[in-house]
Amino acid sequence: MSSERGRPPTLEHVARLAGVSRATVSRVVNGVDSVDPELREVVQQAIAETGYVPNRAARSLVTRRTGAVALVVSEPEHHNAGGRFTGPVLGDPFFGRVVTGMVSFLRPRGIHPLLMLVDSAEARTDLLGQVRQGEIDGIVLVSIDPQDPLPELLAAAEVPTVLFARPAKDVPISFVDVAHEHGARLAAERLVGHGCTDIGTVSGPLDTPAGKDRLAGFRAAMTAHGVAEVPSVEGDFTQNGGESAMHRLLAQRPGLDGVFVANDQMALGAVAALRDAGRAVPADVAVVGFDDNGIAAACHPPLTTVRQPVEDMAAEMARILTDRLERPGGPPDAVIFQPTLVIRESS
Amino acid sequence: MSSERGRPPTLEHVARLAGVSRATVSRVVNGVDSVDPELREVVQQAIAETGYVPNRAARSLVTRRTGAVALVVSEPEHHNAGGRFTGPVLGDPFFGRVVTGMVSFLRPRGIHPLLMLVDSAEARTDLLGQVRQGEIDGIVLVSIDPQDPLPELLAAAEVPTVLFARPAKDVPISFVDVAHEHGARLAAERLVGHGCTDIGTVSGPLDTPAGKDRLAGFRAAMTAHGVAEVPSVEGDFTQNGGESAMHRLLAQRPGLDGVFVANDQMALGAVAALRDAGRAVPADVAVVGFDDNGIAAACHPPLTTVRQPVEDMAAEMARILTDRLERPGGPPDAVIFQPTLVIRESS
DNA sequence: GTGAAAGCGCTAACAT
DNA sequence: ATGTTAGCGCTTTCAC
Repeated sequence: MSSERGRPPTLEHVARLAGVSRATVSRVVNGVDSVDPELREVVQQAIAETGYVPNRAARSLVTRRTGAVALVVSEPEHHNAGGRFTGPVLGDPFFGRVVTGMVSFLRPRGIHPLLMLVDSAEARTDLLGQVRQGEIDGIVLVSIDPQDPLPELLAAAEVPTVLFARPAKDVPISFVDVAHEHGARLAAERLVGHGCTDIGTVSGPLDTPAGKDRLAGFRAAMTAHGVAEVPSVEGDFTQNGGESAMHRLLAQRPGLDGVFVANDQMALGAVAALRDAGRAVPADVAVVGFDDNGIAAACHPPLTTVRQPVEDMAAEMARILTDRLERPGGPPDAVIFQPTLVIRESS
Repeated sequence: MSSERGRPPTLEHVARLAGVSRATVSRVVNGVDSVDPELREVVQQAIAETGYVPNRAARSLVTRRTGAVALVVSEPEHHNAGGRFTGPVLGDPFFGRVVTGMVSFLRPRGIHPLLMLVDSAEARTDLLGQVRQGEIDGIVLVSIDPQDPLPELLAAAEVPTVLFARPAKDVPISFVDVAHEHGARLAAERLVGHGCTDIGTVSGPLDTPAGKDRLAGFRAAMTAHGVAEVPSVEGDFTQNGGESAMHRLLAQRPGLDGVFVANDQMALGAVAALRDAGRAVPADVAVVGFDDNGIAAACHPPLTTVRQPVEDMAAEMARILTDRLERPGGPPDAVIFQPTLVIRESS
């Protein structure tokens, strides 16, 4: 009972046991078909017997591919001393949903994502370095800031990358997104169906695709319902931002009885503002959010909201990425998911 | 302008440029001090000039270490078809805080955590396999279920592991935790300081250390304040569980004017139950939660709660782990963090 | 269809 | 203090 653990079996061991060369075992392991079925059988037997598992380091040393993909979260710097403040993406249950979705696709294929946070120019450089070094084959990118240069950098460096949400600038890069306009229409319909007659909206930042598209979709839907002018104020996707935006909207439209808030975070703030102003939700004013990000169900009143199928979207990102790693090239993919309306109590 | 990217520089290139052997360059790169300062200078120059970065695969092929650590989240199976339902850990902002903390320590050291979810016996086996194969050097483990066999398995396999929170069973394994009793005392003091005279508690599951210790600490503190008997009902750390527990507590103690709820999730449910019963928070009954998990600040009323310094704890986990990887052996570490009371509006 | 042999880039004895 | 050398485990021509 020495402390020696015994090295794991190698190709060599398997080859010897099967009475063939390493090359043949390698072929079997990698599913090359030019192997005699009988021999293949023997080899597989030997593999099972030894419990052989390929050594990744050795393999990637020669193939120059690791098979590794990274989940990179790019957030603007938090300007805090130790880098220990949890940012908007990581602080939201959204992040866990992305992870869940990715893993649901990746794990069955034996691949585990590397986790990387990028919040500075230095971190960006490091990331590119990793890629150049072949430590990472591809990237699933969650980027929150429309000014973020990372998507462009990655695209320019031809790093296989899939983005969550359409890029703010027109970068040739694959992405997955929800049909924002359609989601906004769902919200509009809920509000008018609910009987609201004085409807407004708190939009997201208009320099983001999500902000723009949700607003546009909402307006279009309201127009279709005969309301040409929809009062709107721009928010910043944060709870505080939503609260102050709601106050402004209320000042502008005291008679408001229904509001579409472009994300749940802001919707929470909006509800607070409404409460503050003495308006009950949904009795006095109905509110619909967007995202269904986890707190939507936990808050009071539970939020009626437009749900992004984040897990499915993340799984699709992983699928697209692995697909591109297998056969590179071709134009970027763009797949759009349909959101659904989740009815709770706020409208 | 061919499509060839040109291979990254190797030790060989640097060596040639510096006019030394690969071994010397290797020494410089790895910080071995038996290198002539002048030569070292020359080599570093060459490294900078070539933009050399060590190839991990090659390195770990010979060292039999990858330098990789995994963040593994072990959740009981979700019993859902596609494995695409976000579980309790991943669905909570807590997860992002753990990641933030780990990364704050790891990234400056050039290491990126691998993300692995373990929710089945099969996934457990795979994980052990990865470790045996040397794909992972160490593990930061977040395990939610007191019955989870993973901590024991890892300890038995002598895999360097650091656990978030003290293990339910007495496994010889390093961990990081909060001083639950102390936190509970903070809560008790807040409640009595607030003037509450009929105080109860919704505890966590009593088969978990956190559940037990928070209850024990709370009772001890109340005893110190002359209250020998504290009414308590056991919850399950979920929002719904907290809601029903609160209802039971209320039935048992109609005059209740203060309650310590053993985590924020349950506190949310408790507030709902209170509201349901027509009691205003904090006017009629004051409530204190535990964790400060993100929704605590966002809900209404914002929750006064005992904050776990999760980011710091996670960073410490990473520190302990890397430390053990460098010099293995020795008894398990256990480091306990002091929680703090965050006063908001619920008490 | 199968085997022999040459490396992938690095570290770690061992020499010097 | 530095260089030489022998692999780490695997894939991949190239012969057969």
